[in-house]
Amino acid sequence: MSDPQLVLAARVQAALSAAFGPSYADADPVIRPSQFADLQSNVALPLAKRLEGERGGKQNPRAVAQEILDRLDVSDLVSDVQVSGPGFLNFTFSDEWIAAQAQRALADEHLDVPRAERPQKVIVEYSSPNVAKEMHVGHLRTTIVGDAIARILEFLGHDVVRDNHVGDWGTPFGMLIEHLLDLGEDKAASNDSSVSDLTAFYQAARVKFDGDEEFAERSRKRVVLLQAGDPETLRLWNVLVDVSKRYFNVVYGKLGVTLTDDDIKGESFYNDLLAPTVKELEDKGIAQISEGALVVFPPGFKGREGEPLPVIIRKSDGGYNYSTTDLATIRFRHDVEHADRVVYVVGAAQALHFQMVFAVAGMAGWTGDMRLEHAQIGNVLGTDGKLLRTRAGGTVKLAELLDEAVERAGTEFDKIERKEPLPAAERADIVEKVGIGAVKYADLSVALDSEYVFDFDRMIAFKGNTGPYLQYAAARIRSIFGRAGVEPQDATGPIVLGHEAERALALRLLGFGAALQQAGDAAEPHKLATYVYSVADAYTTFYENCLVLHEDEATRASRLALSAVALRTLATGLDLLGVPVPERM
RNA sequence: GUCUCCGUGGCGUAGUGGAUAACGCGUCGGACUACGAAUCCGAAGAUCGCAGGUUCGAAUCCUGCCGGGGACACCA
Repeated sequence: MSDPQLVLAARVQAALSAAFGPSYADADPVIRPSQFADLQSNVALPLAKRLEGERGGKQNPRAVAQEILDRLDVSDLVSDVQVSGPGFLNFTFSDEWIAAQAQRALADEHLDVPRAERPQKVIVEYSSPNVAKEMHVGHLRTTIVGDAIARILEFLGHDVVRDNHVGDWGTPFGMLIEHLLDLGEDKAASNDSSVSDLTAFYQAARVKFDGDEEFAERSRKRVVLLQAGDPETLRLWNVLVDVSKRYFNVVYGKLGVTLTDDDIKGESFYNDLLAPTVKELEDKGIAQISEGALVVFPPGFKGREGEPLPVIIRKSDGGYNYSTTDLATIRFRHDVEHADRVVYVVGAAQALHFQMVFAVAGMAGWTGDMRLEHAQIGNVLGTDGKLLRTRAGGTVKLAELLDEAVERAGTEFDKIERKEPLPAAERADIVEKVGIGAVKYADLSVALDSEYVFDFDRMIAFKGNTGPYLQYAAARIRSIFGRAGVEPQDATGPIVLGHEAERALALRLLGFGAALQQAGDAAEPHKLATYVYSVADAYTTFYENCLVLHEDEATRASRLALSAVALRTLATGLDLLGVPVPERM
């Protein structure tokens, strides 16, 4: 283990237990970044308070800090440690220790990031588009944030289940199937635009449903057949689902997302579980009839007029709704999948819905130790501060948005002067990665619950805290290896730290594990994005101050090795965010 | 009305209850005859919405107020 924070935390804890007894072994050592040293421990200040109760009489935090220091064994780690300010312990790591840890990261294919001691089964529910509907900007964030969370947790050694909770069930499918029959189902197989243009297909069905009573009646009957499991209806339903899956995969391909067909567990999957779920709620006496519907009133939720707010689990017409599905899903994840944690990457507007559904699941005893969390995704806004729309006022299709990002990246890319033009194929590859990476990084670098204004110019800028800047930083490191005629994986060091910028870079690189840990625990990818940017920043400072190639053999070997760790940390970090990294730019 | 999220330099944001609030854009001033200037260095710029409270210590926790977004019974 080489993570400075974790190493230090363990040492301070040992000292606490030695100085004050075993009951202090679990105390948080409060290790924090410091402006006066590499890290500081703030534990003495709260501890002094606690000791006052036990010892009786005032305790000076500085004296407590000194007591800890007296029992602290960190001689192999630090070059300096001292009591400072009101009672902080300031630690400065020795260059030798930092270099040794960087060397470990270099030698380890996992960059010496520890895998979880107790791996959890984590279900990450994300993307969740609707069958027979176009994916729009609203799906952008839930898809890429969820994908990043899944990748990060996986890297940390957890058992991650990607769960694409596709909207593939419900009343609209009656009219969609009837419309498909009217058009002729061969249109689906031949990818005719009357079907493959999902927006047009859906709207045409809707128009007929609203205007043609005979069609509407057929549609309603079709829904009944669908839910009863009629084989021919299910076959037609599958035709629609397949068209949509093909379309989802095109978008996922553009987006570089790890979701596959195997990750789809749509609403239809839970269809047979709805009735048993509702029955259990009835049997347990949790559900009751209200205004003709079967509902649960979780305590503490109130509506407009202060009246109790229900979760409707069976509509007055006998049908089920999405609350029922979500409850059945929780029950399944607990009883069958045995998940330790479920992360719902879904829009913030559904916050109340999830709170209530989680509460009902808790009442029914379906959660146990399973941690349910809603990662509330903020809206993507247009420059007018309202939900992003097309100029005509329609929803922005995700695929078109991505195509425009790539096109704009190309325009910017071609403005850059270069000695020799890149081959067309390579240019296309780079531009694709820059455009998509820019959009993804812009999204992943801000807190997932905050809204943001979608602005191509800001995202695709090649300077500042942007995807292209980070891609460029990585490409520039690769370029050094190109000049050296050495592959990054062949750089073996030994790493020796001399210059201040080398030390700062190495220390920064050792923080990868802690950054991932925090991003994973909180399910907040932007914490990783912030870290990755800080690595690029530390590297450019190093790059400006320390020559790599034009130095003596030992310095060159050390700096190449340091560059190799930096490159892999950058590339791995960006990969976990789902941001592609071109070899050259 | 209730609940909820948010309010941090001109703009966009970060910030595990810890010391002098960090970064990017923009502005101003510098740096290419050595590894990619798509870069870097420096400067100016903030009573962290307001007022109380808890705490040795608050941008962070609590209460109230102001301002904004969102949700609030049979669509998902």
